[in-house]
Amino acid sequence: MSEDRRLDVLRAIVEDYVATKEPVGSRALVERHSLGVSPATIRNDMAALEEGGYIAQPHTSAGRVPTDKGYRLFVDQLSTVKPLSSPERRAIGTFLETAQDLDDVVDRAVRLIAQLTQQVAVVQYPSLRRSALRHVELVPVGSRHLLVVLITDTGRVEQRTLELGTDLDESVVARLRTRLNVSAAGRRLSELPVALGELTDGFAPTDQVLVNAVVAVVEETLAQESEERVVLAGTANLARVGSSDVRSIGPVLEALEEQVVLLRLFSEMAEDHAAVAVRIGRETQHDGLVETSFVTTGYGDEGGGSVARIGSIGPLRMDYPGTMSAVRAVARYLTRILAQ
Amino acid sequence: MSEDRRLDVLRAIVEDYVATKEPVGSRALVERHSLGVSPATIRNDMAALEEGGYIAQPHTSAGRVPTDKGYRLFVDQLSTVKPLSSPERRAIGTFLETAQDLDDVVDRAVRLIAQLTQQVAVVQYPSLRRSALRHVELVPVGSRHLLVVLITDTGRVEQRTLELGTDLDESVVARLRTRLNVSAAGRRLSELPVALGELTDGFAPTDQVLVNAVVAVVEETLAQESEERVVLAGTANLARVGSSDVRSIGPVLEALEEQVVLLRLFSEMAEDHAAVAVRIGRETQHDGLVETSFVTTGYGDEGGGSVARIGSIGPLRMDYPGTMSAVRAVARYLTRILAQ
DNA sequence: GGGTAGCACTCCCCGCACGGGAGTGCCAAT
DNA sequence: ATTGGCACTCCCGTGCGGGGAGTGCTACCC
Repeated sequence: MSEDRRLDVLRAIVEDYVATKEPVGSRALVERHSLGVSPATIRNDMAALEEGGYIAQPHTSAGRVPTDKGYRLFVDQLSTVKPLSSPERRAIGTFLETAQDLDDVVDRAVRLIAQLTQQVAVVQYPSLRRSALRHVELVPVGSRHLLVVLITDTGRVEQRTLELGTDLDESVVARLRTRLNVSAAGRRLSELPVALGELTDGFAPTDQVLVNAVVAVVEETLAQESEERVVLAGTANLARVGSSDVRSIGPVLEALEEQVVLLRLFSEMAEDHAAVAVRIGRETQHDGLVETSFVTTGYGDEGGGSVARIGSIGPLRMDYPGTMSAVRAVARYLTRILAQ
Repeated sequence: MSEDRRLDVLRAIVEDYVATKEPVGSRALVERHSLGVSPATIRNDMAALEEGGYIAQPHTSAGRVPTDKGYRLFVDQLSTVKPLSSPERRAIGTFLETAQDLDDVVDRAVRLIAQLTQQVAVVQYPSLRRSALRHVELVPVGSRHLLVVLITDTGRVEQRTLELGTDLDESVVARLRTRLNVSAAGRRLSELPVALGELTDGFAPTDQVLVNAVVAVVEETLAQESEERVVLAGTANLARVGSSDVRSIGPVLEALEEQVVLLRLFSEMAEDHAAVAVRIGRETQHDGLVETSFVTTGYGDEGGGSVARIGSIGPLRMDYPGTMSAVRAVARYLTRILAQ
């Protein structure tokens, strides 16, 4: 029993099952793929694959369906990259290039992936921690409130309102603004706390209150993990006919609404060495997502490290090669555009 | 045949149908409500209501179900306000008050409505057009780019990057910044174009290019209708068991992803004189939403006029009184908090 | 004239049995 | 190791029948 053919059989099963959405039997397999052997032989291979846990049958006397483990093997070893057509590439490029600002770019990118993969697309906003600070603006609001605005080099803007016990002194605010920008501009946000610590020097004791408050707000903002926003698109694709079980979309929608879940997955997948990371079924470690797979890749840094992630969520029986290349292509364009 | 009783019957049918999700028959009606007459009498009333188009039967020999017209009558004349419990009110208050910034408040408000109504919640971000400008900030980025940041009195921040043909002169930028804020601060965005028009006076001809470019960007930003963002929560509630037809959620999800549709509905409903506006079934004028109803109310201006809207979308057979009071309550708290 | 009781009728829905079909596992033969 | 043959299992679509809920109609009552 040839080991190679057994893997061919697994690949054929995955491909056929993805295409037909129905358990695939030995007869159909030899007909659709030129395997050069008889159904009976395939049945033997199937028995072995089932023994190994790569495929399973929904019930006795039904065809076979890949298991999580089967998909995993397929993704790791059996699938071949499926390049996008050049019109597709062009469309991605022009669609993203005509965007106005950061929000717009991100929004278009996520819609694009939803469109290309016909699945749910997810994008993580450029993280504050990893991007660099471009400018800090202090805006007095009334006499006792100060609006603190942080602008990063990815064009992201964060704001906080600060309530003060005493009236504002405009000149102090101006000095603080200048010094903040001198010591902060261009630095990675993760390095900032150190720079901020030395900032209080040179201010009169009475002004220290203000300075400390502002510094505290800046640090607090940076520390807030919750600011890692996630944006979705294409949730309607979950309800498309032929999607797994129509009733199973409830738990999925719930999972998607919990940003925490998605952020955890994003950050775990950032550890993967692979260019495109994949989580299949139970690998997602979340009950609502056991019948889905998640394909992500990083974007935002031409150096190779990445600022944030973007990806696509679909049924276990998704078109892995197609999804992976779509996600990757969009991420590349996105990175290029953000670099400007 | 008493006209009053006929309306009582309609109310009873709506209430029972909402509660049981099943067509309601004459027998069940007299048992559950003390109408004081026999099933046969009710049947006569039902025949009249059906004649009038307020109810219908899914098939011969089935109970009756309210039509769009029936729900409309119920909402307009038959329903009684259902006040929230005081623990509920308190929960809303504290939950919203502990929010950090505008994004956070809006996010919490929409989740709250999803939670309270067990339906999909929708909120429209405070519109740029109607809010007032608090501050304009100009931030040089490199020597040939200028970041324009607009801050409104609702705490919203809009940004645009401007690419210049010539190098920046910091002193001109500073003067422009000052003048912009003098002429713009506190004005409604809709009145701004006039104020901006006079701004170019007093700048050297060589600087006019810069000034005009900045003014153009500000005006363009304000003109962009697309900036009326919409945020959703509770989409998973669509898939809850007992929701209309599970297969019908596809079109609904599609409709919800098209912000245009929601924005149109929001703006149409803003014209309604009623405190809480309701669109039932086909009244939404959108195919994907024919089996849903949309309940909205304004928020954001204590004067009574409103800056934006917030609402809830659910099945035709929703708990209208409950939904209406939940939406209204959240909108009130939201308005109060934004006023600070 | 409105309300009521009785009754025949309609239609849904559920359980059940049945048969066709797809696919398997195994065995003996090559 | 591969293959053809064959018995077996199980799903699924279909047709059938009975129970039940609900209606519309008619005759009757106050």
